[in-house]
Amino acid sequence: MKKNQVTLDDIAAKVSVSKVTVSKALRGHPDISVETVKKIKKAARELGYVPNYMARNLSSRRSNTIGVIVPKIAHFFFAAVIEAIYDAAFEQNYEIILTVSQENSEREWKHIQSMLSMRVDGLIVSVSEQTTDQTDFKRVKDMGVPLTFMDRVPAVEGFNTVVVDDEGGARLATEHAIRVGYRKLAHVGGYQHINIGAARYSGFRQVILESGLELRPEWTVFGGFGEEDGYRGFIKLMEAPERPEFVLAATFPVALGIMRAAKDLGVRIPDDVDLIGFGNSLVNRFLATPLSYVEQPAAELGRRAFELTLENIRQADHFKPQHIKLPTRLVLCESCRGNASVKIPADLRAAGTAMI
Amino acid sequence: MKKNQVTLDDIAAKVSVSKVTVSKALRGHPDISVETVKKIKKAARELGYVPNYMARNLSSRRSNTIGVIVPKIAHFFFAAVIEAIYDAAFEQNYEIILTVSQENSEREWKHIQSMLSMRVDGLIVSVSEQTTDQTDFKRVKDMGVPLTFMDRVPAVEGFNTVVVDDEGGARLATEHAIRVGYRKLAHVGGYQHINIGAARYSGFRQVILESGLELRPEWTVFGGFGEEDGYRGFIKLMEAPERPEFVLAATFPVALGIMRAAKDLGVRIPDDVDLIGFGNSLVNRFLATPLSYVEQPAAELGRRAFELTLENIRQADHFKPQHIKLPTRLVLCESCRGNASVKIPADLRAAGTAMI
DNA sequence: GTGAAAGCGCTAACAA
DNA sequence: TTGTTAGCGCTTTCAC
Repeated sequence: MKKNQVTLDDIAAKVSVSKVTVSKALRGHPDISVETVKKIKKAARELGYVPNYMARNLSSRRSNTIGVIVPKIAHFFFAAVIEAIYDAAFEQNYEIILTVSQENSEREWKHIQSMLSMRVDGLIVSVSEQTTDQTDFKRVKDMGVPLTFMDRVPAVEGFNTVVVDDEGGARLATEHAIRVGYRKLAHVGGYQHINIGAARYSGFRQVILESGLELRPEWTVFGGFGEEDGYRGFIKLMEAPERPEFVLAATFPVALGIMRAAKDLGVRIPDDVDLIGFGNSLVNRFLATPLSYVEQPAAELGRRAFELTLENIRQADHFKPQHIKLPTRLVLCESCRGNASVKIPADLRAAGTAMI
Repeated sequence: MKKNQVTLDDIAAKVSVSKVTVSKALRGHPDISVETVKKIKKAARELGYVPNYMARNLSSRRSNTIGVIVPKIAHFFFAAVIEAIYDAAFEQNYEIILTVSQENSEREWKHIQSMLSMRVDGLIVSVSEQTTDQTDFKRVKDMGVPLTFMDRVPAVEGFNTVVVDDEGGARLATEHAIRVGYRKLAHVGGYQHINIGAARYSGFRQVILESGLELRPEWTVFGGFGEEDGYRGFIKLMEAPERPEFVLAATFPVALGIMRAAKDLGVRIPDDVDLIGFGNSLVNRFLATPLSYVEQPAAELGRRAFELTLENIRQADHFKPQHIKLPTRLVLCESCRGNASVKIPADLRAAGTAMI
């Protein structure tokens, strides 16, 4: 049973001052004398006072809270991003309201509305696979709530964005494959209506064309970002009349799916086909065949998204949308050739951003 | 810049009814006629009305929100638990406020206070490694806020608990080792002041003693629940005058640490030493040596914790603390012997609770 | 079926 | 340095 709460009035009565004095004292307002502050804080402690943020926020019209929505939590990449956001928020004394769309755009919008109703001061959004409609986000803009898209950004103007240089990353991987001597390159890509899917394919495509190689349609298959998509994609790839020598996978889960499919089909990686993916997990080095990958700076992504949103909140009126693109690099492991001297760099072995 | 919000009054003015009528209509109160409801909803949509939960909650004294605190997010077990909590909450139209202690008890208490200040209707807590003081939780009880401990529970009476049968799980694994023929059994255990650490060790210990085997101190090392702890623990184990034949690891990360240490020391698993751990990850089957493990029903843990908390909230006055213990089972993979006919069961291969 | 009055617990602006 | 007055936007009673 909810006990009746201790309020400012209770403290005020006990110390024989006014409610306002108590309010100011408790918030460290410079108005109040050191002595009264001490008395008030003592009384508050004795009474077991717990401030009521609902009341505080209602009256101050600020919540000190930032809303976050991601497609998934149980995925090392997002978990790492989220943890970084929480850390950054904690340092700044901000609260985070985290919601999960489960890759469902309806659920996404419902959660965003909830967070708006909670009067979050700002919003960090990584859109679901399904999200194609942007009118929802314009509504957020109309309410004057700062919004930052992170990693997965839709095609809308006028919002902050923090992304990884996916195109550049895909280029790095593809260029490496060509440098090592491959000519038959394939891509198991993600959804093309989402920036990360499109950018990764685009980088792949550019390098192929620049190198005068063929961009064979049967060697580029598209789907989602999950393990199943990788599994299906690879099987489709292997049905092509001629087998590719190298595959660029859209995500780490997709790469795992490819590994599973390869095993089921009796295709050896990297002996028969080389593989490079996007993103890392701390377990990578424990895999039967550690995956070569384009490194995604998950923790930095989360931190920068938070900081940018906060900046936007603080500057409010005169703030122009900013766009941050984080550089990537290629980390070569056993799933691809040409990795003889590289292996897993020592500083990545202990990388704390990914998840076990 | 935050635009001035649309309020109930604005809608009321537009439809020429009172604020109260609008409030009721929007909440589906049966008082209002179907026709007025329709008009009001239309007006609300047109004006872009977004309810203000701060105000709503302040006046209704309920927040429809449950607070959750976990030690970590970027860890497949907690990520899976959290995702299940979110799903359960979504179905019941509840919001979740998630916070992360980062295994720090100060941070834990700060977050709990925040959530109390936000006037969450209930709390789900998985304590940090550091947490030893329980007076904090008694304060929560004094406020009359229902609290459920989940997985990691401290030694306090009077709260709901939802845990996995850790002792039973450890027994299963240890009994298996003995059945297979081992006599020299070791344990790399977690903190003994935390229930999961103590219960897992206890199950191990019981079986050893019941079987008339020796419980050798140099074969039981204790530390935290992370990969590093496993690494250090195994090295310590290998320094013993006689090597054990079998190791029970306290967690999945600990088991990974053991694998890494074994590799560094040139000890082969399972040829030289057998290994069984606690908890699973979807990547397990991709590991060089898939880990045998005691299965932890992470998703069910999260769901049950939510449901129990909700029940407690709804019953309020006449609710007695409940204790739920979820059964475990042993899943045998390549990291231990006696797994010939078992392998990874088909239904676990596609298990959706763990994380890639 | 509808509405007027009162108040949730707090903060902001201004007086004293 | 302290206190008074007025809300914040909503729900709750209770009267009409």
